[in-house]
Amino acid sequence: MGILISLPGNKKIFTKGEPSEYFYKVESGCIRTYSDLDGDRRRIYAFYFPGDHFGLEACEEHGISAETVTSSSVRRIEKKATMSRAARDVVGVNFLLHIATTELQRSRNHNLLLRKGAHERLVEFFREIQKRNQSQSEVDLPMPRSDMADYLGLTVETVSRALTRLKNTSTISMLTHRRVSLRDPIVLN
Amino acid sequence: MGILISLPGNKKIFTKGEPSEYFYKVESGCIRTYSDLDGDRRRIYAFYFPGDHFGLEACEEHGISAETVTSSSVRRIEKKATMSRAARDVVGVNFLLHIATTELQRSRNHNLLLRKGAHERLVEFFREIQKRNQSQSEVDLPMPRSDMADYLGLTVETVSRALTRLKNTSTISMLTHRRVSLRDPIVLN
DNA sequence: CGGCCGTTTGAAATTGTTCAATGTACGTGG
DNA sequence: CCACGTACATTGAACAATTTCAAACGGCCG
Repeated sequence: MGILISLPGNKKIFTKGEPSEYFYKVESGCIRTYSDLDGDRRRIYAFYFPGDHFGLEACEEHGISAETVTSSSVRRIEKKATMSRAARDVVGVNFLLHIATTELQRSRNHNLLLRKGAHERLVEFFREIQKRNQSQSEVDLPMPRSDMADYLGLTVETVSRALTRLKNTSTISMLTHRRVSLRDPIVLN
Repeated sequence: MGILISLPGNKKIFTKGEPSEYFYKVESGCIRTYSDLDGDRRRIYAFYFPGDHFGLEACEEHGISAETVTSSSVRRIEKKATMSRAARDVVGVNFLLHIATTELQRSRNHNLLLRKGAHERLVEFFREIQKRNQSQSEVDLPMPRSDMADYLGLTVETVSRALTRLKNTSTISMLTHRRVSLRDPIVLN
């Protein structure tokens, strides 16, 4: 179902305003959705990992933009075809509704995250990635600090400082800049 | 479609964890959705006004809670029936998907709002309510300051201070505690 | 080896929070 | 109809967190 597309890192998939003819499923790599706002730095809404769907909107145009973080492959799915299939079959309805409400749930969690302190945001972010990649205590971060900052609603500096503090309190340890190990269970100082 | 239910103010409609058999359409009044988290004050996800739908989730259980702000009437709609209707008709699919993605879009806007300064949050909040009640420059606020604070990710005190500052810069004027008039176009100091 | 991008660190400035107190509106009962 | 109580709203001062601006550090590629 749908064709497979391979992309290098930092490659646009769709942009705000484009017709939303398709939505996508991540097969490998990592995708981010975002908005560029008023000269400021961009805001990242979400990261997507293998198995996740993204880009589904009822509207004729995409309201946000999406691009790869690292080199990735995505399956491109026709919205129209999927919707008419849904009109014949409860399973199809469930499929669409499930994608939409999963997205909604994630967005709500993100909302909650945005009202916490910097340290808590970081830890929750790591936990989330850890969960979604069903990995063990080691978490691999495909994105640069600036992406984390734009997702977490912080500045790069604050992210960096929060990280070093989490290291010092040995809540986490950094194997490389892109790989952390979480202490289980996490206890904030 | 669905039965009409009249409710007094501050009345629970559904609670996190309850089976999500129904979703709702606001006929009159104002509804809020929220989560109570860890002893802290609650977080409000959204306010709903006449014409809005709320409470639709793919999951079997509600992930959040909803209650009236003021006395309201809501139409209760059976999720199951609506979904099987969708499985026969593209219009039905569109209906469901539209509700879900409208909600998603609102949640994304809320995300953006949460990353701005206190004054901007207030102004955007007023603008939003103004738009959704297709009213003129006067906006009526059905909810107390604490609800605004819980929605905006601020403390009541900050909301109050931001309000008086907006008054002093004559960006807004307060007719009563529950009614503001917006200067058009809004210019932040 | 040098340059560059991403990351970290420091100090001052800003913004929002906390705690504590005062003010104000509204409904109830006398 | 007024006095009072309660819940909601505003204000102030000290405090905490995050941002900003500036600079140094580090790894990686040509």
